[in-house]
Amino acid sequence: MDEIDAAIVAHLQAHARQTNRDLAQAVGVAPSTCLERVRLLRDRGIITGFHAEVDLGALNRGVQALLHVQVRPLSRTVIEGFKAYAMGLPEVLSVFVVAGGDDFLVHVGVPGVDSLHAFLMDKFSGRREIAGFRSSVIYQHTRKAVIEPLDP
Amino acid sequence: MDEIDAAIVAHLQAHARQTNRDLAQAVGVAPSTCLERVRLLRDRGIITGFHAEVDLGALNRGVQALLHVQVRPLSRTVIEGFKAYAMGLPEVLSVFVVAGGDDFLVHVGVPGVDSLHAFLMDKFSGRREIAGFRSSVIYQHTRKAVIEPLDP
DNA sequence: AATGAAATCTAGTCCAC
DNA sequence: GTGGACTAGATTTCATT
Repeated sequence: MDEIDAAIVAHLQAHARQTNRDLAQAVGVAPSTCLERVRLLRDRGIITGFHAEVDLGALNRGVQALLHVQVRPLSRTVIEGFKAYAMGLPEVLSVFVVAGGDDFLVHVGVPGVDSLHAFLMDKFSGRREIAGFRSSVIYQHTRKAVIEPLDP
Repeated sequence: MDEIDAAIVAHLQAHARQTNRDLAQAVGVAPSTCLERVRLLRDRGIITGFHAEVDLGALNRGVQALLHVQVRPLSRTVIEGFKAYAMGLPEVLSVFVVAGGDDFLVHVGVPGVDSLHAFLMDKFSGRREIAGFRSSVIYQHTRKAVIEPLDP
């Protein structure tokens, strides 16, 4: 992974639909070389996919929250089970399994605060493995478009 | 946003580089119609962009953590200032501004636990607006590839 | 608004360097 | 590993329904 690969990766993170020609010109190689490098980056698992980003409000998910969840007992079965359960819920955007005070952080997107409350009551309360949870409404979420490699 | 648009949005979230022909066939319209709908979805701000997804390990970011940060005083200046500062740090992947016990959750990706410690010491300790912070190492992070619209 | 055909441009392969 | 030519196929425009 030299600096040309790094430049390709950076460009594709920002604009995945850039034509191969433009990409090649932007990073300073011939189109055929660029095409081959992109193919290798995919084969090597460095680029894992290309995805459209969607406005959450347009999907009727104007309210986001992070749910801090503690489960018990802390066994592999319970942890994997809860993770699979959470990922299966349509409201859930992503699931973090974390160390520290909480066991999970569940990122959800829902139509409104009322739906958030309903979601917690209907989908979380009453599950025996959940020892406790706490919800934090998200005022803003800013994700970096381009993630660059770090120096070792 | 009818069901054809919803299907287009779902397909492009999963495979942003699908050819327009295949996409059109998958959602059951003519290629020209499909192209026009995709253009409109972009113009209306429903699709906000196309991005390549990259393996964090390949970018020398094998260790991720969530940093729970409290800042004081809770003024607009301090909050916007800290957010801008955090987003400017190369280790940071995304920043959540949240309600509840913490003010920020900062998602970072670093080469190792040692770099995480160094990051906290060098970039967080000593900043006067930071009233306290706590870090949670991320064991797993699973994001949903396709986010579907929710019913109202 | 959706379609089908035609013109333009691109991807992907091959070969020479 | 790189760059240029070639072919098949895709994108995109436009007249038509």
